[in-house]
Amino acid sequence: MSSPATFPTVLRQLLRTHQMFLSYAARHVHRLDLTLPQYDVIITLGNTDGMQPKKLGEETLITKGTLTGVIGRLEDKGLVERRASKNDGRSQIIRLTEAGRAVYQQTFPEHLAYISRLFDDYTAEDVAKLEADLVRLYQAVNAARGDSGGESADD
Amino acid sequence: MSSPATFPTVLRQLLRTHQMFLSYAARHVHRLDLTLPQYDVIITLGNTDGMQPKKLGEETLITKGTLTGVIGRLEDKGLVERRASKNDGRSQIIRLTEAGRAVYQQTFPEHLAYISRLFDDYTAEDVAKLEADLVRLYQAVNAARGDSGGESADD
DNA sequence: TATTGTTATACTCTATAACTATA
DNA sequence: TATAGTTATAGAGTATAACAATA
Repeated sequence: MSSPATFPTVLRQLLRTHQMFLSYAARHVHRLDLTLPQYDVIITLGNTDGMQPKKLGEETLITKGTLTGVIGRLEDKGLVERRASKNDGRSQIIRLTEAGRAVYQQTFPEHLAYISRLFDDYTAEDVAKLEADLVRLYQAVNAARGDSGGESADD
Repeated sequence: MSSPATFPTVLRQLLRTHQMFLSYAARHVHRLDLTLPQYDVIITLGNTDGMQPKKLGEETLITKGTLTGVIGRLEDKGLVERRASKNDGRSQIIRLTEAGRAVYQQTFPEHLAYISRLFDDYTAEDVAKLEADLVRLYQAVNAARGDSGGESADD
């Protein structure tokens, strides 16, 4: 990278865009009486036959202790269920219940429509490009995480 | 927009990238014994002579009730101070203390360096483009917020 | 009457670590 | 010993609404 002096702008912009987007997305999700992490779990499970909490945590970036609580609240709402894994006695499978699947199927299109309004002025190409940029950034962040982990540059 | 079927991917990617980035950024900030919202307030105040809580809330997207708490915790840490506004008896000015400014000046470059590692493989042009894309998205979200506010597409 | 900021409430998330049970 | 998940704890953010003081 050439001009570090420009970083404040990119960084601020990144943060602001994140926040703005999250607060926008949260508005829709809250109407469903769900929190963002809860809805995240639901849409992550949406197209699957269930998965282990471990994988669910990796996908949603929710740490295990927290995830137990999130899953519990969704269980209380009757939207997901825990089933013991047959192969591994320590393990479980979390999956949507009928009700959970119904919520997913009924609200996800709405949610997408709600989000898609943001892209009204985008061409399909714009969207594809944005996605590619996001994937790139995602991979960069992921690499940086694993990488030097978190040891700072100079301490 | 042409193909809504592609939205799940963009959307998921957007969320994942946000989360990944935030968790990456949080790692650095937590070393300062600050939370992300707290640090956000500090860098927002960093280059200014202070501002009203109202404006601070608009910049950081923290709602007023929450902001009172965040500012209070920063005040407890001696990093910001409240001063009564001279023009408006209802109003205040929040500004960094000496200590707060020191934290800002000492850590922000580090923070930028930490973030900038993500862009090691980016050219200056890539970064500029990414920023432009983020600005565009930011504006799109901002417009959508004010716009239809939050009334759903079909209820 | 509207606005700025505080307070209060109840809930959720987060990080961390200790713990149980299986492997 | 290592792994999957739970539990416990303490702190912080969130939404919401009621409230005081000022405009």
